[in-house]
Amino acid sequence: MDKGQVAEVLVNIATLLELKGENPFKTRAYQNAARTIETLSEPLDKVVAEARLGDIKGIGEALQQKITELVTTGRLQYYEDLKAATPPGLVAMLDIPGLGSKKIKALHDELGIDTVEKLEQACKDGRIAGLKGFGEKTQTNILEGIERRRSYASRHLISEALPQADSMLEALRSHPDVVRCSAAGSLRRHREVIGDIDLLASSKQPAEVIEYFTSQPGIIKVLAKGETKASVLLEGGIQADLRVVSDAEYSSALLYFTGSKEHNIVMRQRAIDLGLRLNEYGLFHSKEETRDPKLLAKCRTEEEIFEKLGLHYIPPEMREDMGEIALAEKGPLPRLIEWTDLKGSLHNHSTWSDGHQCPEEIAKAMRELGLAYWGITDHSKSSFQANGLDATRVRQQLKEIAAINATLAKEGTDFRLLTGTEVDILKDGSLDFPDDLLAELDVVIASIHSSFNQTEAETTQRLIGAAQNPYVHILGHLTGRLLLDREPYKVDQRAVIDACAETGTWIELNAHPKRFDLDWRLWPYAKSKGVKCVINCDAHRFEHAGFLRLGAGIARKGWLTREDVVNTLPLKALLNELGRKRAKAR
DNA sequence: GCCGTTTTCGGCCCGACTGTTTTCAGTCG
Repeated sequence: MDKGQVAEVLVNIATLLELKGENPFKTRAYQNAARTIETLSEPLDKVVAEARLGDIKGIGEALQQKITELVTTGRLQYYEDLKAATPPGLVAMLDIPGLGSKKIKALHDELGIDTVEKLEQACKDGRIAGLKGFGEKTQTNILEGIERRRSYASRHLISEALPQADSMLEALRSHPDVVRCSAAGSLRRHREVIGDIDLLASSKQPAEVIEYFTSQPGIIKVLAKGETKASVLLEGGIQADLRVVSDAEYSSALLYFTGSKEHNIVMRQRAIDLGLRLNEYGLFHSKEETRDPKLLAKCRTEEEIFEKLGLHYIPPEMREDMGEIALAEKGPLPRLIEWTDLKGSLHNHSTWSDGHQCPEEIAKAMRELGLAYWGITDHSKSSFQANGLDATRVRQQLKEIAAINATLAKEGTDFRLLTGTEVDILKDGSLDFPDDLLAELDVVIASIHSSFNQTEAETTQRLIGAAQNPYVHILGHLTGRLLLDREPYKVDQRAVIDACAETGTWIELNAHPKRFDLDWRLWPYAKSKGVKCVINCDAHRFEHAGFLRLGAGIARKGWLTREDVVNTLPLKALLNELGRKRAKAR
């Protein structure tokens, strides 16, 4: 078993233990271990073989044994026994809002309920309300929760949530009692997929702000409403939570609600280690020192809180407990890429294959956006479903683009279209076009669009082979995943990254919000190997140029700077870089 | 289940809201 699989088993064990009513700290120990294993920088089997698991913080005697069993035999008896003892329906019930392990256990013990279907029936029969600790309201809420889950997905793409959050924030900003407001949570951290929208506001009149918020248009249902916080369900099924604090508390609340949970735990622990206490209301002297905890200092901004904790500022996108706190202790963090650093996208489509506008229209629109260049890289012939081009049509397209560029030059603009292709990596690992054709193009992206069911070794070798071709500049959407839609195909991403490092091949950060592929979690590794990133829109229509902004957000999560991303270069420097790999091959 | 300058037991981040019960447990983030 690899890291990901071991981590998954550990997380599942934590869930099963929770349902069993185990000590919550025990379940957390499994969750922590899962995270640690997943983000391990070296191969897990190597660590196991060299008996170094025990050196890892958070992995003691019991977890060493279990992980070793998983890695060496591919299964774990303890896990199998737990699974056998727990009806799978109980795990599914955890997804219903308001139901946690304790209530689910009570439902199971008292009424023998072990599926969502039985739970729904019991609610309709009115059998839930009589249970100890339950009531009419709980019964109704459970029923509504089940129905709501049926009609709405519980996870949402960031591209869906951002516009909704922006309009809510705009409304809040216009309210006279709101001093400051911001998105927080996973949205502010720019996670690729979010559960809900977290908003924070400061005000002297929290109740009025809450009242105003819950009466906004576009709200289907007010789920909860108190003095300082409220939850609403928006049209489209995204939940939005607003928290209102005093302005003095705003920066600590923003820090706290931006999270992640794991990042916050480390931050709080850091405060404790310094004899302080950090919560959403501020940074205080420790409880132990004074009976009445006193504010250490008024921190008007997040920067000041980081400073008081001996840390340099950590941008929200990095707050994932991936080592950023240790980095911020040593010195200022690198200046992360800004979307305005980007000069164009190298991977895009036109009406020649499955895009919606022709190269001439695209050139006009992208020039008006203020970009410096735009790659036209239509599909190759094997992607027949996308109207892929054969060699003859590619050469026709070359002429068309040359003519467009000639006109642009005559008009005195520096904007240029770049010629190119998104060439298919075929099932046997060969490319869909011969080298001599690829050599005529400015930009060559190689991507997999077929045979997703090959073994990990086969797919990995396919991608490594493409990277070794001297005419391939970029590997496109490395894992083929479609977020919330299609799982990635099996591939050893680190092995492919290593091959890109050796061959001087760039890797795409596909900025389509369903892709964001290569995943942000892998970019620090790629960067450490010296592999360059290209943030590409994979645009099929004008509006997709906006993906540059989303892609930059993901690149920031991957700790990338302007220097790590090739399409921050001006045109001349970019063309120079594009020639580098080919020159080396000659 | 992990950890240890509080070191083999007793902690482990912590506060708001809901629904229940009537002072608090459970859930959530």
